[in-house]
Amino acid sequence: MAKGKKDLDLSTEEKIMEAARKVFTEKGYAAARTRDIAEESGINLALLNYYFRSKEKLFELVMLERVNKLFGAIIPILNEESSSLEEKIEGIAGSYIDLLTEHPDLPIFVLSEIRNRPEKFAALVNARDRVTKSVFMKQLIERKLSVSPFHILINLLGMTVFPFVGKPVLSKLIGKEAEFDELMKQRKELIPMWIKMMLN
Amino acid sequence: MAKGKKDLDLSTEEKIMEAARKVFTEKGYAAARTRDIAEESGINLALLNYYFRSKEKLFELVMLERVNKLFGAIIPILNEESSSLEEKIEGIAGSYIDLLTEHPDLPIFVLSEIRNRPEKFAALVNARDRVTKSVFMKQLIERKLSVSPFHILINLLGMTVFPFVGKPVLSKLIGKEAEFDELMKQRKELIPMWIKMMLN
DNA sequence: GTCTATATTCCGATAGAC
DNA sequence: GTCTATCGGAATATAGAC
Repeated sequence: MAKGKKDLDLSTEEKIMEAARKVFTEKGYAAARTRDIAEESGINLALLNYYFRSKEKLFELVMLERVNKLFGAIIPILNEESSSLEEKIEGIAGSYIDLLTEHPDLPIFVLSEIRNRPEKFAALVNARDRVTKSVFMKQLIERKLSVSPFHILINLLGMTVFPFVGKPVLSKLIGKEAEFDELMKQRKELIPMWIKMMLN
Repeated sequence: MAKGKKDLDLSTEEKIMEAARKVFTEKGYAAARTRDIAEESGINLALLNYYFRSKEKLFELVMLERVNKLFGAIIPILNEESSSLEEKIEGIAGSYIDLLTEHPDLPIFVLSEIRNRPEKFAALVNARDRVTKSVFMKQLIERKLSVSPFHILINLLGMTVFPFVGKPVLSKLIGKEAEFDELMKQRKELIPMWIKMMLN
């Protein structure tokens, strides 16, 4: 079974899903073995196929969950009708940093699996219109910036998400894990401040 | 020689390395098959082992190259003695955007392989002192910022590198490939401008 | 539903002819 | 040095007893 978590009241199916989330996210699809998942969940290898039919099908379920988790943290904020542009920026930076502090390897997992099989998973994140036609983008356009609104979106995501993508390298530069987390906590207020400077 | 080029005068060993660079970088170590590499290089599978002994050894050579390419573009600039802080910022943004426009999947490849096997590859990028004690960091500290200099470094790298890490998703939002490249070209001048704003 | 044992496929590596 | 053919192990998936 998993690390801190208990498997006390989980159904067998849930135990397998829980283990699959962990193993796939840590190692990626290709390097993950169904035996790892079976062992991690404390059940037998045959049961994995009994419940999920194949490694591929199990992975698709996990991937769908992870994509929704990663993009579900931002899309609703982008489309809020009543909040200001500044409030949205604060909301995105804050909720993303909270989410990624808890799940640091979420972005690199999702992005690298999409890169590995774009034909299969790029459609999952078919957020084209939900982003480009979002309230957030409309509000950015209203500001009559001298640059494309995409630059602002890229900067917001880059400053927020990149430190977690680069964490395996950056945390070595910075020193202790706790210091990394402290810096990220500071960024919840700093990033909105910096982005607002770019709006003038 | 890269994509457009032909393999005309390449030695067998170079043809295999060339194919290995391509296949490993595109699919990652675990998903790459030595048969893919052999086919891509137009030679036989046995020759791969004849020249490189194993998949693992071949991968180590490729990984070393890629890490040096990725970090070699920034470390020397960080340690220039004679250039100003502003010039270093322009140099890093400019040379990184040029490099990554040509090799967009370099960062996600390197970062995800380091994450997969930190015990093996984290040492490769043992740039701790070369970064934290760099001229660039000293120059940042001299500015007496109200925030940690690491924030500035993270912002510079985040705004520069993240768009390429997120390219599989971002390019779908933006539209055509050419528009993505045009935005990146603009960022060579925009990023230094934004970073300089953060120094005040 | 759950297990053990086994079938099947795939892949890295090698033997041996040329 | 280069090839064809094959070995041997590893990993996914299934059969069948309980």
